Amino acid sequence: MSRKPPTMADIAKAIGVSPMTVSRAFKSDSSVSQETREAILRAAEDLGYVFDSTAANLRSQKTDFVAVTIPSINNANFAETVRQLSDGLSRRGLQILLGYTNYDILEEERLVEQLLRRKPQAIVVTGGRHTPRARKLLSNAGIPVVETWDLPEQPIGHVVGFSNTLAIGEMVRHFADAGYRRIAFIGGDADNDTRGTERRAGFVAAMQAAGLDASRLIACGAPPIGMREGAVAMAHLLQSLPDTEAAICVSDLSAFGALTECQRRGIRVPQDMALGGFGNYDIGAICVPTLTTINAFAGDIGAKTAELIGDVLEGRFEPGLPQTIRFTPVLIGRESSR
Amino acid sequence: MSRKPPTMADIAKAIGVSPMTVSRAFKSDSSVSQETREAILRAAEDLGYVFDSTAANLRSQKTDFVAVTIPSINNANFAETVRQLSDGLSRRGLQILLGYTNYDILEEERLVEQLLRRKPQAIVVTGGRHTPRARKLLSNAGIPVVETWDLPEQPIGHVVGFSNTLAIGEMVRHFADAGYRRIAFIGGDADNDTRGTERRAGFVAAMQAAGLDASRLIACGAPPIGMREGAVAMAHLLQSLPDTEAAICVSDLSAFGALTECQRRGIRVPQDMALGGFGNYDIGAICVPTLTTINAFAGDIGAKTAELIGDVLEGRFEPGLPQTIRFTPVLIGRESSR
DNA sequence: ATGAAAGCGCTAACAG
DNA sequence: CTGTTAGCGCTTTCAT
Repeated sequence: MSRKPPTMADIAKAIGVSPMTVSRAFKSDSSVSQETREAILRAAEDLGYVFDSTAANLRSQKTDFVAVTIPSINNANFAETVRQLSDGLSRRGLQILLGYTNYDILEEERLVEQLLRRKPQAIVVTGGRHTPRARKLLSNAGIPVVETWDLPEQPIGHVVGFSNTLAIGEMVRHFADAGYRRIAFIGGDADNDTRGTERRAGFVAAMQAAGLDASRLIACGAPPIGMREGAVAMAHLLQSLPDTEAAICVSDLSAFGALTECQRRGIRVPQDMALGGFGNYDIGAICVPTLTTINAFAGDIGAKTAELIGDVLEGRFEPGLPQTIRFTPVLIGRESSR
Repeated sequence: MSRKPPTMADIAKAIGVSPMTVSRAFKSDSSVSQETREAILRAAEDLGYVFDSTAANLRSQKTDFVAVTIPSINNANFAETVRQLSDGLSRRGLQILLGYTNYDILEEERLVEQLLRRKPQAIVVTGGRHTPRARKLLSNAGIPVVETWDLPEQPIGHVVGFSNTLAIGEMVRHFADAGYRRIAFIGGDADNDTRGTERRAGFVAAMQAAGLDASRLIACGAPPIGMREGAVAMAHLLQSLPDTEAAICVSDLSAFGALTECQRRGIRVPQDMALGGFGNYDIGAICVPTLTTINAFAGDIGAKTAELIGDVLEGRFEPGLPQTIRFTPVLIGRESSR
């Protein structure tokens, strides 16, 4: 058993039409008589026919794939971007081809090369830092390129992102305005964590601009930075700089971890230690106390990117005119700070 | 500018060899002289050649895709399964083609059909409940099928999962042994949440087996069930059945939400209310108090599935001999219960 | 509304 | 180690 799977030619033979008519019957728009189409679809179901995209892809030079690289799937923020992106693209008949860089631009280069071989219609990458070869591959691919989650100084093509630096600046001003002076920053010490290092740099700049000491920097190590790392960092902070009044964390996950460390030690948040996070994760809205954070619009980045790709592929923009869509992060004041 | 992209034939012409030699030069194993290969790869780089998988896929009838459906990417447990699966498969040269069913078996049917058109080498689905047509599509696809996260009564092919029913039974016994009597279950009320309903059924069965009242069932609504839903359910529970001693939740997320509701009301956990979760999420290991939970080995499901697919595709199993790999969930006792 | 011919870019199969 | 031939299963293009 298990014969060779049926092709359009087999259906054509069974019905007594040409393969071309069968092909047309599978496109919703094409001109095929009602009865012929029905007969074809019935025969297809009977024979257990499954349309072969690989052949269609080659002939039509169109895969309806959109390649996407993200640092990690195990991060609620990136996952949300991918979800919205995936939703938006599938509504336009496009399928995501997803790859993980593990926060490594060399891995990204390999991944980009591998994904481009599949001939996607467009490619979305996270971040604006790439190896020279990856940049070249992306530039020469002849398809729309979208860099997300950052505002690269020299974009390759389109951009859908926000300024991590400015976002943290808002947070620093929020804390400074509330009267906090001895403010620490947790995370952003690893070179390969580009968004983390930007946030830390933004912290330092904003603290100096406010005339405050910007030297309370606690390391978290390489990403992914989770709750555990936040707890460990808070323990270091409490030991090394016990007079600290507030800590701004590289993400809500580390902020929550820091919070748990305070709870275990009987340190009251925000009375003894105020906390700020980043990313507006679910947890920050429900934990006790809730976390002051920055909404970076992770979901909207995905939705906008899908829309942008749809517009570009369907020619609703001057081709070769790269768009930059900039989100403005919004501070969400909550119980973890006054 | 922007001429037609170069093909193997172009490289062949440039070097003065046949296209076949160029093709061989791109396979690591194939026999091509050292110098010829180097010349070919150099020319390819110069011309900006990108290998075209779509053509190779059609000709060799091999895509190196593995199709995967999960209910949602926004769930740390499924995300972990996908991560390990993706890692394991990419090590074997296979690329994941991921789709989301949104906890809907009709959506799953559509997705399976769409994914099969891409001619994957194998397909992995989450759960054992499918529409009749989806079952037929999967059975007839002629590729290995793996159902994960469940132990279906009538598997389509291979299975990598565990018994949700038995897992919750363990949890119930743990609580009963600790002396809790008035135990509630939160979640598992939505028909389309197959794993949730199994867990609730397991709760009822185990409670009855222990001679306890199994009627304290609090609804959470349709999945995804997050922290918020857990908090709301706990509020209901405290209002409707205030003498409840312990609550077992459909997942760690809802358990954490329930915990926060207790904290806001000054109800001590575990003294006034004990809590149990499911899934061994990061948060349960770090929140205060830490959560008693069940380790369902989400990551290992992914890793084992990758291994299984590798073995089957490389012919290390009798073909047509479906494997069932059963994980035994392990209870992790923590601070949220005595 | 339908058909015939050609070919997308690569590789299986065979030859040398 | 290298080349020749044919063709994977569709869809483009041009006819009718």
